[in-house]
Amino acid sequence: MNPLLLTKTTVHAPIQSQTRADDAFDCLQMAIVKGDLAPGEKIGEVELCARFNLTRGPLREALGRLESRGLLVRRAHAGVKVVSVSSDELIELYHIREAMEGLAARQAAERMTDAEIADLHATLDSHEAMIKQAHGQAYYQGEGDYDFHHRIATGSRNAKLAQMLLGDLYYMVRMYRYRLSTSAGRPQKALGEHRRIAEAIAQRDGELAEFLMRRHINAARKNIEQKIRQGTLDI
Amino acid sequence: MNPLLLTKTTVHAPIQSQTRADDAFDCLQMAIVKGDLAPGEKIGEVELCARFNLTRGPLREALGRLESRGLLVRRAHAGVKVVSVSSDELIELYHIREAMEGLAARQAAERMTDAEIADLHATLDSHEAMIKQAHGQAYYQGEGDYDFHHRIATGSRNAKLAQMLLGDLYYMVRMYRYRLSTSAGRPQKALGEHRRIAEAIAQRDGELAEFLMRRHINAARKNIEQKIRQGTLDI
DNA sequence: GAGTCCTGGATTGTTGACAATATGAGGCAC
DNA sequence: GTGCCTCATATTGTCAACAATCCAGGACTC
Repeated sequence: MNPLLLTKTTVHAPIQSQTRADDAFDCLQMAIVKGDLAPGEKIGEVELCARFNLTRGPLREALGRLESRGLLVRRAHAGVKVVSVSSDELIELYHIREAMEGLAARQAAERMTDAEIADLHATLDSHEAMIKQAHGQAYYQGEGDYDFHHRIATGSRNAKLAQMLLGDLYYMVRMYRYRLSTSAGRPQKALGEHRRIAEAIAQRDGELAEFLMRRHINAARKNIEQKIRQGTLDI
Repeated sequence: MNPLLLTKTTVHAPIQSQTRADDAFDCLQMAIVKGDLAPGEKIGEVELCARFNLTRGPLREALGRLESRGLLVRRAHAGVKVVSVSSDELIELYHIREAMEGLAARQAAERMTDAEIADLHATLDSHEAMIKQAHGQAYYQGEGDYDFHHRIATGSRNAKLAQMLLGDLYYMVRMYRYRLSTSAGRPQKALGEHRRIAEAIAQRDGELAEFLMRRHINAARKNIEQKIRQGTLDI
């Protein structure tokens, strides 16, 4: 359905289209994001090799890439462990998102094609249907949200911006979203905010789109801050 | 014999302080940034091994990291070449900087210690002296500028933000700055803008610091855009 | 003469073994 | 009993050889 996202979770394709280091990178990234490898967990290379059926050469290359992206930390001769982000750092990620996605929304309003905008609206329609079907359950917040932001990022036509958002930030945020219980009512509210952003983009109003996107992410951040204060979310 | 004491102190002293892959990563990154490896240049692994005196294992790990950071592009079995950024993409980098460094300036105003702010002012004093000494030559624009922005980024106390700015964006920008002739008069103007930003930070005025930083980078971007139009800068 | 297929060569991807180092258990002195 | 040093072990860093793949040049066909 959405080929851009999450095609790797299923059984590895028999055809080896890419290199083994790439496979290892994808698998590890997914394992970290989904929580199969817990934050702070120390992992050995040989263990990982057995787990993913590969040898240490490609594995080490993948580990290097993951370290460079900030999902792992390595100490020479002392092993590698999954990065553990404090609640403060999670908040900081949202501050960064606010700045970067605001820019993405503005540029998307200026540059998205009409067809892309139509797709954006269609995406929101399908999200609305899913929310109704699931009675406001977690699905939307878990993946659908990123579907929307994904389209904005690519629609900005700013390759580096999209790379930083899709390749760096989202993975770190999703790492915590996966264990984050959705607050009731938030999905509907978020959908409304998405709708308004999409409208601003459709009207080619970059300033408004930026403003609305910033406010949208600001609201999400405050939602998380509240949960942390309440103790609902501990990291 | 007391091998423990010896190994603890002497083995650490030689140049081999870190792992070879780290060395390769640093060397390659510097070579790309300084232009020793031209953008678009295709480079072979064995050639690089000979150049940096290492074997292909650590080298490949370093290449993976560099690719993940966007300084290289690799195709399976087809070699690796230095990324070549178009002038449009360079402009996009400045848009991203505007958003991210605006945030950094705001957070720095809220979080920098008084000692750090004093250091910031001292840095600007030394920059002013250098400009006078060099009659507005390129030095300031080439490195001193990044010195200032470096301090702001770290002063934000936002680890991920600093990592993205210092680890990703600056290297790509510097890659082109190195071959960018400084326009006369711009260093002094930039210094004045830096002074005002530092003052806003000293007064703990986050909003103003963000506004001034955004305008500062906006001006730098327009300066480059003008050069591109004039044909002074071709990429 | 132009396009296509094929083959040789070179380069990359991968593997398993070897060397260097940090961690943790155990013993010794105090 | 507590703290420090020592040593063994397991883990990581590195290396050189092997296998898989792409690219360039040439011959052949249309």
